[in-house]
Amino acid sequence: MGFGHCKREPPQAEACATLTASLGNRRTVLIDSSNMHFHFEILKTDPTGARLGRLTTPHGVIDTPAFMPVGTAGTVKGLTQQALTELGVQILLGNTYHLYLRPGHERIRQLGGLHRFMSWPGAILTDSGGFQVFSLADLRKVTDEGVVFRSHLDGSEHFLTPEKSIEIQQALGSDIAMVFDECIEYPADRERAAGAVKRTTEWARRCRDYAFTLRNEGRASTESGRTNPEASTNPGQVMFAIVQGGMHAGLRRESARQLVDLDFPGYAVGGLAVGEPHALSCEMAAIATEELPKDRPRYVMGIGFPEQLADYVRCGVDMMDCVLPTRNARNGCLFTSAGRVNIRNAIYADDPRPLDERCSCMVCRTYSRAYLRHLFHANEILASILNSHHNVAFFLDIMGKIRQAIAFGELAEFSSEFQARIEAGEA
RNA sequence: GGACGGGUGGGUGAGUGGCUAAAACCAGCAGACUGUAAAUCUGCCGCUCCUUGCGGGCUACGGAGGUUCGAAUCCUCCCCCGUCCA
Repeated sequence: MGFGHCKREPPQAEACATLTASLGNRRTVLIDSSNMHFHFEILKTDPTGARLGRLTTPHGVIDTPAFMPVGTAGTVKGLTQQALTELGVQILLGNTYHLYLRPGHERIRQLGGLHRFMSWPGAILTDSGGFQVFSLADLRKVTDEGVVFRSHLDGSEHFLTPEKSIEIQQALGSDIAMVFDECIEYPADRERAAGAVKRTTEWARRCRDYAFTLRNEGRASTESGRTNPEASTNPGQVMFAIVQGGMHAGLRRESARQLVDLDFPGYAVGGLAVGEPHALSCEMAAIATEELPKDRPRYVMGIGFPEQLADYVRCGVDMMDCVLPTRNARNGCLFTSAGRVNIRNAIYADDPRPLDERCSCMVCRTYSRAYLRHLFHANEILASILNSHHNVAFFLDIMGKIRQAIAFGELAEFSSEFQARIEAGEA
């Protein structure tokens, strides 16, 4: 199977038929015996450590390794839910902090949860607000109890704790909730990173315990026939823990072990891609996954550039998310099979060719570079829409190819071929 | 014909003697963007030379002259634009 074209198979039809023949080691794992809605199946493990899998959630199946577009405020900026479905998106992100501030998690709970609120039938993973501990550094204060944020919207103060984060995520009713963690800056010395590990483990324990408490309260009220206004809008929700540890290998191991002891249905590696070299980032991801149970999904948070995705997959990573395809799209940076294209540039003003001749997405089938450049310069809304559409399609396409490559044992070649083309810069 | 107001770099438009190759914004050119405070941010944006430096030279605030050590800024005349009066 070559990689010279950008065609995407329909999400579900992919994988199966052609793959099952070569799958000797498939097995299904019920991760949480009390939760029949969620399980993870590894279809094949590659010699590199890459895994081809299938994650079943209350809102559909996710082919892994998967890329999850980020929809912070209940929308993947620039793309309608219909477009996401047509692109084959199976899972996307939402954000606890942002949705809590606006429109408010209780409002979303009343409206039936985030899926219904935003009319998204697929799966949702909610980030806990942990990343905002890092990105809103100027607007917050961290203590062992939690984090005081000053709202970036109106300056008001809000106290986010592990418990509060879980309460919000239950109201949102995401399929996968993340523990509230402390994501630290790079570089960070050992002492600082160790502090974040300790705090993150403790917060993970509190998140887990509080989720149990809420679940039991929900059951009790259901059995007594009362309606519980606090009830989760998604009884099938599971929770993933997040490995921290900065760029310190020992701390990464320690963090992973501590979290594994707490027994989560899935694990993430956080605190990466915060300014460190890519190789170091991969090293940390690899060290963390070594410590994680093989039968649970692994998620590297906030990753990455197109050419880096396969590197993480080879570390045994099953899920990734990144703001890059949508944010960069809005800023005119488009990812193509020949490398990055800054569609603002003057050289595209008279260029009638499609953005990426190897891509078969709607944008590349329909519009010229000259038109895309015009839209961007004219500040037209359609620029964001089309650019986002292509970039997300491009990321999903890479993931599809990575999955195929694992299935056919070609992941190593895939990576090098992809790199070679990027380096050749055939724009 | 008269009275005011005004003509500033691609555009809008600050600047009323030196700190001004000239604010700011826009346009233009390029770069950045990794669990989204991002349709954002950063740099460049008269010409030219080189040893690319908070470097040199030249040109520039309608035109021509003048005052001054020094003028976009003050004076004289001229040209053009706007408003009003005849």
